[in-house]
Parts: sequence; C-alpha cells; structure tokens
Amino acid sequence: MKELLLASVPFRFDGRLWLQGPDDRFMGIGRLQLLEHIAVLGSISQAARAMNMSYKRAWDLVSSMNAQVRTPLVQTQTGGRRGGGAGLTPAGEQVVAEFRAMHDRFAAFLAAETARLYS
Amino acid sequence: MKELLLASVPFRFDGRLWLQGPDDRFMGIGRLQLLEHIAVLGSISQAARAMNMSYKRAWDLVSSMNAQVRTPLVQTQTGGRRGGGAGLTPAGEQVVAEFRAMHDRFAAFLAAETARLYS
DNA sequence: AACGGTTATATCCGAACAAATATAACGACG
DNA sequence: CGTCGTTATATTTGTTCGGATATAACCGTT
Repeated sequence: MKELLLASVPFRFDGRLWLQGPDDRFMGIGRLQLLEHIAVLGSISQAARAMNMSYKRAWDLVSSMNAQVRTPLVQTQTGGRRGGGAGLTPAGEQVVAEFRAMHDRFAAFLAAETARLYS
Repeated sequence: MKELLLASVPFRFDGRLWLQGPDDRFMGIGRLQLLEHIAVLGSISQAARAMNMSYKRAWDLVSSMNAQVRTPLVQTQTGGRRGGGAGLTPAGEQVVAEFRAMHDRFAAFLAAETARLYS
C-alpha cells in the first residue's frame, strides 16, 4: 500500500456529527449523552453532576431541544417525592435510539478511516 | 421502511472531521481550504483575503501546522518580487491530497446518512 | 535610494460562551 | 407545617477566541 505521510505522525482521527436546526443545534453527542443520563438517573441535575456539567448548562440544553420539536423529548416535574425529576418521553427515547445508531455508524466510519490510514 | 421521527423535522445533517495532535488541532476543513488557497494564490495574505479571514488568523494556522510536523507544509519567503510569498512544500501537497480524500469520503458518509434519514 | 507587498510579531479590544452564584416555586413526606 | 431535592430563571463573573491595529524586517523592482 502507498506510504501515507499522515500515518507517520501521532495524530488522532476525530470528528463530530450533529443535527442542525435553523437557529440552534438540535442534537449532538453531548446532548445525546445528556439525554441518556437523564433516562437512567431520572433527573436533570443528577445527569449534570454525573457528566461534570453545570445544572444551568444541562437545563439550557434540554430547553433548547424541547423548544425545537412539537412533542418535547424530556418531560419534567417540579416538586414531589424526590423534589422533582425528569425523564424521556416516547419521542425522546426514539430520538435517542435513532441518533445513537447514527453516531455508532459514524464511529465505525472513523475507525475505518483510521484503519485505512495505518494500513 | 420504518418511520423515523427525526425525518419529520427540517434538521440538517452536519459534521466535522479533523486530525488532532497532542496539544493543537493539526488538520481540519478550514486549515485544508487555507492550504488549498495558498497553493493557488501563492501567498498567505492573498489566501486570507480570498477566504475573508484575517491575516493573523491565517498566519497562526500556518504556524500551528508547520510547528507540528518535521518538514513544514508551507514554505514562505519574505521580500522579493511580489513582496514575498508562500507555497506548499511536497509534504504540504501530500497532506492536502490525503486529507482532501478523507474529507470527500466523509462528505459521502454524510450524504448517505441523510439519504437513509429521508428514505 | 525609495517603493510596494509580503512575512512576522506584539498588543489591545470585543463578542461569545460557559461557569458560578443566587433565588424562587414546587410538592411529597416526615 | 417545615424540610428537602429538584426545576426554573436571572445575574454576574471569567475565559477563550478571533478581529483590529500597529510596526518592523525583508528584498526585488523601479
């Protein structure tokens, strides 16, 4: 195989994939992971803590996502047993599943490119 | 085919691809286009103007790229017939060709994902 | 010898973005 | 009814990034 100059230096192949709305970004790996944490932990604040993210940033992201679709992805509740909480709506779970699949294919693409680089 | 929720909203698939060094970014679409402009126009300042980029930013990018490899990608000359100039070294041309090919494959991946989304 | 366009470099400034902080409302539960 | 953890929101602070600006050095060309 041809000698690739880029293969001779220790650079890491990296990339990002996202869905862009008219104004804001709608979905990306950060927002996806946030949704996945919310689904597991049941609250925005716990998800933020788990990701070492400020609550404000997490709330802003959730607000941005919910504002860009008809049916919100995250449904919240203030007050109550655990002080409140949040979870994914069916629409939210569907978006997570679909974008996770896209992102996994992207990861495969990156791996293939890396393999091509060092072959 | 299965109904995709994401297909029902006007979101644009987008993404970025780059090569990351230990500290700085090494190559991305912006740096690639800058190198391509330098190759055609023969100077950093003209390339910057053509891309509506400040000369400082263009020079910083060139400096960053050159600093991360043994043989520089851009060779420059101060003073002279046209006041000076810049051009790609053989290493620079090789990097441009290789990363351009990678980026074209990435564009094809994005197109395929978009097609899958709206099929 | 002056000129012109470029490289090379330092400094300052403004915008954008996220972190930090503060506070109110909420509602089950003890 | 007070407590607690959460949502919801505003305000301030800090940092980072790139733009703007200025200046010096360089060297064919005139």
